[in-house]
Amino acid sequence: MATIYDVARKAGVSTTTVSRVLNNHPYVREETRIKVQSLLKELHFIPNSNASSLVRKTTNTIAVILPDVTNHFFTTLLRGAEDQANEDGFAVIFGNTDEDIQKEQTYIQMFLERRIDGLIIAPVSPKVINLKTVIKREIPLVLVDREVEALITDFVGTDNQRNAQSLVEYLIGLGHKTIAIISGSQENSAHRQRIDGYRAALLNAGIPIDERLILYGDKPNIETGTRLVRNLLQQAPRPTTIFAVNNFLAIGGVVALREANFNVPEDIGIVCFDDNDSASVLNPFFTSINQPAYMMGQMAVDILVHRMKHKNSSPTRVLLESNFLIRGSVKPARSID
Amino acid sequence: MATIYDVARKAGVSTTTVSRVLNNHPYVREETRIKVQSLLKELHFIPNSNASSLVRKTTNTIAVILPDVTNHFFTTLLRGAEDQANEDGFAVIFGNTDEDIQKEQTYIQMFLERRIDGLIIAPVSPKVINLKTVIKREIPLVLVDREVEALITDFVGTDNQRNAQSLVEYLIGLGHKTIAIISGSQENSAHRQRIDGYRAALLNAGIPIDERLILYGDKPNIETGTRLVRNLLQQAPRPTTIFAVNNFLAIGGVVALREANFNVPEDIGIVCFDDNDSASVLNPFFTSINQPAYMMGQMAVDILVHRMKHKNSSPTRVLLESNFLIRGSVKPARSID
DNA sequence: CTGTTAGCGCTTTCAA
DNA sequence: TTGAAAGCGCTAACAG
Repeated sequence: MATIYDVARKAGVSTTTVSRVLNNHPYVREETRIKVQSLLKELHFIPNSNASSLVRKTTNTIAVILPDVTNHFFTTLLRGAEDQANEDGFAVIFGNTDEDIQKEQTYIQMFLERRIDGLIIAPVSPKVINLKTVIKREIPLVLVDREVEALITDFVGTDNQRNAQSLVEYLIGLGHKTIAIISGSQENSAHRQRIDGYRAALLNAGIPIDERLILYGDKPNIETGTRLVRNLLQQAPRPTTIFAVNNFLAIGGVVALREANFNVPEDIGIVCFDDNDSASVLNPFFTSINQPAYMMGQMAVDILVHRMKHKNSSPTRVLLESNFLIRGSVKPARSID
Repeated sequence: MATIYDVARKAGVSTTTVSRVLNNHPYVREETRIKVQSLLKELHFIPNSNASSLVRKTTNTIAVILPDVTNHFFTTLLRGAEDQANEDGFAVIFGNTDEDIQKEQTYIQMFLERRIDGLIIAPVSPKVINLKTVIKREIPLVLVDREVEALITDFVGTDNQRNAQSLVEYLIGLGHKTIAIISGSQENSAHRQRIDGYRAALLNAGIPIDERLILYGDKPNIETGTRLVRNLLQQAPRPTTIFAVNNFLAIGGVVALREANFNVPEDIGIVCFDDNDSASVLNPFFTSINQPAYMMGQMAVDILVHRMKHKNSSPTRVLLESNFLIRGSVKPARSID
C-alpha cells in the first residue's frame, strides 16, 4: 500500500507537496500538481484517514445511537441522518441499544475511542449519566425523539404532548370515554409527554382519570404491547379504545385483542404514534400521529454540523410538525357506551 | 484530553507500561497495574483508536453497503450484522446505494480510506468493477443477497432459483397458467435467478413462456412496481397472477391493481419474495418466499471474521433456507381460466 | 517485569 | 512554491 512518502519519492518532491495536492492546497505549481496526481493514480494511492485524523483531530464521523433500527420509525430516521451526513461529507457509524443502558454505555465508549465528531442519540434514559463523558468532552451532541432531564442541549423531536392531546380529543369527540393508554418504560420522555397529553385531554373534557387505564411496560416492543393489553382485558373497567404510545405497542395490542376475540375497531379501537412501514400504503390501518422521521434524521445532522462550527451558539430545540392520520383502527363509540 | 503519556508521567512509568495495562498484557506487576489503572480513571483517559489503528493496521470496523435500509429485508439484515459485529468487537459503518453505482463507488472509496477491516455488500451490479480495489487490496469481502460475475468470493444468500421455482410451481398447482413476473434491473443477480426459477417451473409444466409477461424495471421499489403493473394491465395477455421478485415491487403492484379496480386475490393474485415488516403479524397478506434476513446479516459477519483470520482458506458460498409462507394474496385460478 | 527507541502515515508550522 | 522537521497518540521489538 502506497503512502504519500512513496509518491513523494517517485515524484521527486516532498511529502508536504503531496499532501498539498491531496488537499487541493492552492500553492502548488500546476506542473507539480499534474506530476503528483499521475503518480497518485499510478500507485493506486488511497489516503489513510486514520493518519490524518490523528493529526487533524477530526474524523468526519457521526455516530447515531438508536433503540432499534428494526422499528420503521427509527429506520427512517437513520436513513434521513445517513443521507444528510453523506451530503455533508460525514460517515455514519451506528448502534442499537434495545433500550438497554449498558449497551448504550458500551457504544458511547466505543465511539468516543474512535473520536467521533458528533453524536446523535435517542437516549435510553432521561438521566444524564451515560452522556456525562460526551458532554464533558464537549462533543457535539443532538438528542432525537427523547430529552434528558436538566440537560440543555440541541434537540429535535415533535410536540408529543400537544399531539397526544389532539389524538385523545379526537377520540373523545367520537364519544369514547373509557380510553386506556399503554406505554413503554416511564423513563422515556417522549412516552411520558404523550401520557401527559392524554391526561390533559381527559381533564379538559371533564372525564375522570382512572389510573388503572394507564399501563407501563418496559421495552416498547410488540411483546410488551401484547402483554399489556392482555392485562388490560383482565381487569375492569374495559376501555372502548386503546392509545398505544408507539407503533410496536399498537401491533402487539392488536395481537392481544384478536386472541381475545375482540374486533378492531368494532369492539375496541386502537390508535398510536408512528407508522409501521411502506406496506401501510396497502393497509392504512392505524389512526395515528405520524412523526416526520426522515426529516428528524436530516435535521439532527444539520444541527449537529452547525454545532460543530459554532461550539458556543445557544442550543436549539426543534419541534417538527406531525401528521394526524385518520384511518380505520377506531370508530365512533357505540351509543350504549 | 489525557494521553497515555500523561498517565505514564503521573504514574512514574513508561508509556509502554501504560499501553500494556490498557491491553491486558500479562507482564505487568499487579502493583503497577493497580496504580496505572487508578490514574487512567482519575484522568478520564479514553484511548484513541485512530492512533492504535495507525500502528496496528487494523480498525475493528466493518462496513456494510446495502441498497436501502428502508426496505425491511435490508433493515433486518443490517440489524443481524450489527448485532454479530458488536459481539465480535467490531463497529459497523454503513451506506445506502439506492442501486446507484456512483454512490456505491463513493462509499467504497470512503470506507477504504478509513481502512475498514472488512466489507459486506449487496452489490449494485454483477460487474466486478466497483469492487476491484477492494479485491486488489485483499480486504475481506462478503457478498450478500447478490453475486458478481466471475468473482469467486465469500457469499451468503439463498437459493433464489429453486425457491422461485417452488413458488411458481405452487401457482401452477393452483391452476394458474398466465403468470407474469415483475423485476428490478436485469443487473440484479438475485432477481435474475428468480426469473430463471420462474422459467424453469413453466418449462417443466409445459406452459409456454410468453416474454411479454416478463417485465423489467430499474430500481426495485414501490414506484417501479406500480409502473410495471400498470404497463402489464394495458397489454395482452392478462395474467391471473403476478410474481413480484421483491416485497417493494409487490406493494407497488397492488397499488396499480387497486387503482385499476382489480381485487387481490379474487381478480388477480400476487406473490413475492420477502416480507414487509413487523406489522405483517397483523395482516399476513403476501404469499411469499421469506428469506432469513437477520441470519444472513449475522452469517455475513461470521464469515467475514473467519476470513480475516484465514486469509487463504477457500471461499464459502452459503445458501440459507427460506420460508414459504402461504397467505392470502393468491387463490386457486377460476375454472374458466 | 519494565523502559528505550523507532516508527505507523499524515499535516503543519516555519523558513527558504 | 517548496521542503525540513516535528509531532499527532499509540504499539512493538529489543534489551535489560
